[in-house]
Amino acid sequence: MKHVKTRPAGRKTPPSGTCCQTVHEDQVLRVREDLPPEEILYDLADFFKALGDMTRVKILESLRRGELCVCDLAAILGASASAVSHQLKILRLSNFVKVRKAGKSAYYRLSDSHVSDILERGLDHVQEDL
Amino acid sequence: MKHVKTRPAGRKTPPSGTCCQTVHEDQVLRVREDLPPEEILYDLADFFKALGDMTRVKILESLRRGELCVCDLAAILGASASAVSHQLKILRLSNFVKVRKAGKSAYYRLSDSHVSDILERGLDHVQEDL
DNA sequence: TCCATATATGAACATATGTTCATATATGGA
DNA sequence: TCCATATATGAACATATGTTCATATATGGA
Repeated sequence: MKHVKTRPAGRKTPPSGTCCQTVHEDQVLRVREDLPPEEILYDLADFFKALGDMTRVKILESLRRGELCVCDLAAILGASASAVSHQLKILRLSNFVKVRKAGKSAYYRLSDSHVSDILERGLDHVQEDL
Repeated sequence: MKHVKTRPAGRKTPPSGTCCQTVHEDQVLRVREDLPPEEILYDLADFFKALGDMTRVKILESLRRGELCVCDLAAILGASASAVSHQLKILRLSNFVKVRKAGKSAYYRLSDSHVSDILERGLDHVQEDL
């Protein structure tokens, strides 16, 4: 995951005839005006995308319980230190986590309580439907 | 996006020597016990993944402002009705939106206020860092 | 200075994902 | 019954993404 302003997949050809005819013009215009600016929406999608991976979710949920070094995380996830390190880099660049280096180890922690809140909220949502 | 319990990308070979030696056993065990069950974490990642795409974010943000048909959405996004329909299917299967069919049109709306809340929360987070 | 260990990172590659295009399906009207 | 329009959906394909492997870098100890 490059995680630096990605472009969508799909083909390269530009969107052809966009759509149909029965468009409710008033509503379309209203929503178009009311929608947050393109860039904000881009950041929003990127924000959620960073949370949308099993490994990263596990890392974040682990860090909610306290500071941990790469080794610990690898052990907890049952993953290679390399895989964890790659994902930590993404989380670092997205400002989800911070590092503290001590000796040969690197201790990671959540950046702020905001992240923890969103995870909590997501967990509630996911669990309530069951 | 298949969005039905996906498996990670990566190679097929099983994870080799997982990690290092300086593991803080106590913490690792504690976190391991405290972590939500695997399946819940899977759902959580999937939940965020569904929100992690520009087109879907635009659709959801549009629907926060009221019910809209596929045509309207295509017009608002400047995308093809087909692309929108494909993404709406994903959102439907993930229970983010509901449909109401009337005549030849299909009117979509957010499933519940929960979704709207999460989007709001995400927006706050994304905007505050600027 | 030489080693071992903890992390970080680039390349390769198997998969996952999103859009376009071609069709199928459904509905209302003539 | 025949058509046009709105959606839905499968296949193809260009990209994006995550893991493994091979190395590079940093640090502490002998």
